[in-house]
Amino acid sequence: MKLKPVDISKTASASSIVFEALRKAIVEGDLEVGQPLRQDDIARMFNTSRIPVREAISRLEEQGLVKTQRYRGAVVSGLSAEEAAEIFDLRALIEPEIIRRSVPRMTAQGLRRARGFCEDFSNSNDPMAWGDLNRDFHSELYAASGLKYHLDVVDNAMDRVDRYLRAQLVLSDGMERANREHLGMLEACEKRDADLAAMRTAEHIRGAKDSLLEHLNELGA
Amino acid sequence: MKLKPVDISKTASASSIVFEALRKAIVEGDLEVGQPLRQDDIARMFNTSRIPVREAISRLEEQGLVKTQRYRGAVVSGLSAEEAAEIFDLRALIEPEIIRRSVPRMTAQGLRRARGFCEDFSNSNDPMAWGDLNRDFHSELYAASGLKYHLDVVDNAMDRVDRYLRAQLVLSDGMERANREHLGMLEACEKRDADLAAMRTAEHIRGAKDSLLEHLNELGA
DNA sequence: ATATCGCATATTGGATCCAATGATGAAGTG
DNA sequence: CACTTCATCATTGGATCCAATATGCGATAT
Repeated sequence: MKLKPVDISKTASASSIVFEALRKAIVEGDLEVGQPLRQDDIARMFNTSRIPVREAISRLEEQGLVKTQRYRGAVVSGLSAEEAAEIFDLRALIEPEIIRRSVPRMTAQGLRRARGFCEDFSNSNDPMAWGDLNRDFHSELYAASGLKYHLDVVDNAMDRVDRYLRAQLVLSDGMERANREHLGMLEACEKRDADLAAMRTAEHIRGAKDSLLEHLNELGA
Repeated sequence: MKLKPVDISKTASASSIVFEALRKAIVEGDLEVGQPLRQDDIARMFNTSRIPVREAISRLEEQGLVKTQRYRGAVVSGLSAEEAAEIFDLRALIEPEIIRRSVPRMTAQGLRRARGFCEDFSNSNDPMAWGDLNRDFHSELYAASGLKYHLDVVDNAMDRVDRYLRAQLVLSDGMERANREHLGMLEACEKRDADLAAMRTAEHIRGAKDSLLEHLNELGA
């Protein structure tokens, strides 16, 4: 007989399930910035005790997604415009380097997958899906680099600004522009021009940052 | 009456005390790579129950300092030479940018403090102190940038390679060379030449990486 | 009327207890 | 003698319970 091997030791514990669920809810903006996370409520929602919830919350804090004060609990942490801008700057520094190292190692399959995400992204009418497809596209282009630590750092950076990213995509020409720039990145990868891909990635991220800051200023003013 | 205000809500909880102690012990190499962390033992050492220990361990895992397997506990996680090299590459990408943005904002006091760390570093005969002074020096030069998120990322990267850094300093000409390069960085900052400071920082980090890999290959061969 | 104090309640941090799982080793079987 | 089996123990994951602290509201004094 032949069985598909599954590492059963990696089955999720209660605390990691709670962690992932909370992380997703925070990143995608389902939980408002500043909203307190009540351990009891969350424990009831997941039918567990507060212990796994507390472990999940301490992990979220380590990721910077919540802030806790002793005996006062945790709240979803937000970002000022300056902090968001700083994170975009870091992305604009790292991601071009990742893609540069990724291009020579990309396979035809990988490029096809990336093109698929890109097309899904441009065809989708569901604003909720845009954020995911955007990240899938970026991740696919970066994956071949094999730079695990860089990818971890970028993932956390994306998590932190994810809600701003989504906001930016629904703004005016956000979608259209993102799609155009994605095609440019993809084209450079397909031509195996690593430097061009890096440059376009940098411009893509800086462009998103500028457009975001502009709109935030409008709202603030 | 006049009292010095102290924010008592920030007094450390048991779990954060345990977390910091374990983090320091792992980073500085007091705990061997692969060594299991027994919750009971640690709890006894700190005179607490296992609950704070478990929260500390889950935070360490989120930082990548330990790996846990369900029902099998946590072990101190190590790095292959490739992984260490990747982290040095990331540092070589980020830290020059930090120092470039820091230089124009450095104060005379900050530069004096940096020079102090640099001198302490070169005068110290205690290999245990070198790692700390090295980090103090770097941190001081970066602090004026105000780039909090970048600094977080770099701090984690330094934590991950700290034991390699220490190993590299005690090697052959590690100390002498680090000291020479530190003086070069400092000089560039004092001249307010941000680009030069960035370039020297990049070279410093790449040099440390190369020297480290060379010695690791020697040992491995 | 307002400010302050004090008590009741909500919530978190930590301790203790129980259940589930992995490791170990001794006994049995071919 | 090797190999399996199974019972025991060590260790972790989670639940429940208790203590410490914050918060909110009402009584009281000025």
